[in-house]
Amino acid sequence: MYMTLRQLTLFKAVAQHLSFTRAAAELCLTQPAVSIQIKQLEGHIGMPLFEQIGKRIFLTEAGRELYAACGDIFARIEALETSLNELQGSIKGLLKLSVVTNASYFTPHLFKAFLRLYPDVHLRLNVTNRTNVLERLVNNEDDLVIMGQVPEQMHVESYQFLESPLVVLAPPQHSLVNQAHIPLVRLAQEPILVREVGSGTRLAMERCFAAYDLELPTEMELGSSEAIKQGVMAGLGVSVLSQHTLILELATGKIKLLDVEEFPLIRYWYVAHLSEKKLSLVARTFLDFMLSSAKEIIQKIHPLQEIN
DNA sequence: TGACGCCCACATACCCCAGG
DNA sequence: CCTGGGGTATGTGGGCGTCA
Repeated sequence: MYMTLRQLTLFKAVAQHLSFTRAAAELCLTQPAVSIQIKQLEGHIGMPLFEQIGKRIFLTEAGRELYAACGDIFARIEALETSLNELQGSIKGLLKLSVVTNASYFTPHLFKAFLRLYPDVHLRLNVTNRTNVLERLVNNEDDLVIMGQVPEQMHVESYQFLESPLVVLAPPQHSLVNQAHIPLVRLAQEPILVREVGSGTRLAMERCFAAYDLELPTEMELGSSEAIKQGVMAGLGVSVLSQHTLILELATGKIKLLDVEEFPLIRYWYVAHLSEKKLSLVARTFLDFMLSSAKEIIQKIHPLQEIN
């Protein structure tokens, strides 16, 4: 069976878009150029890879098989490129990262600084929730992941690279704003907006309240930091979030921090990978960069406001 | 409701160019 | 000169809107 990488590249694009025209546009070709290559590929294979029904095209069984094989073939080529780059000693190639949503408030600044140092690195970034990040970590889909809490039961190497102070936030007109040393017991009397079960912030709040034999009220549960912030600004209650997610709201005065005893709770951001994973040179370089420079860069861009 | 025309997407024919 | 990979021009056929 004779087929070229060129043909497989075009096939993969057509299969992804399910359109010859869009695949051609993506690859800066004309549609006939793509059609011809696919025809030749089908000739080599001896079976049609696409079937046309009306104006739409679909993968045939053979097409689906080839598409699955393409995943392996191109992943292997990517790995080959990375190892060849390593042999040359140059820091370039693909860096695949997954980041939990909350970390997206500050990670773009780190990526920008890293790419300024290593412009030949191509970053493939996936911003998603904690569950998806863990799933991608288990399936070895990324070089590194960035998250707030690394599960202890997994075989994972993790590295603290940044403090994540959890602070108590309230709307500016709230009666506790500007009060000093508010006891946790007093805070517990307020309506509190909490993140969903499984969130690292929720876990930290529960531990803090439990240490004082207090029960965390969970009537108002919201699924994201953005929803929490909107809820607090709307006057639904107070809440606890990482201070890194509040830079804009604090700067514009739409949210105030409360001086609650025991707060800020200090948690950490981690960069992590599976223990057995052999990091590429690019990934190792990024990891070193995060450990050596992240704190300084974030402090410069987002200096954290003192409470009161 | 059927005829018509337009648009979109893919196929085919033919040509050009670079490299071996 | 042959071959592979690209181009343009044009053909074909289905979807869809319009209008009598």
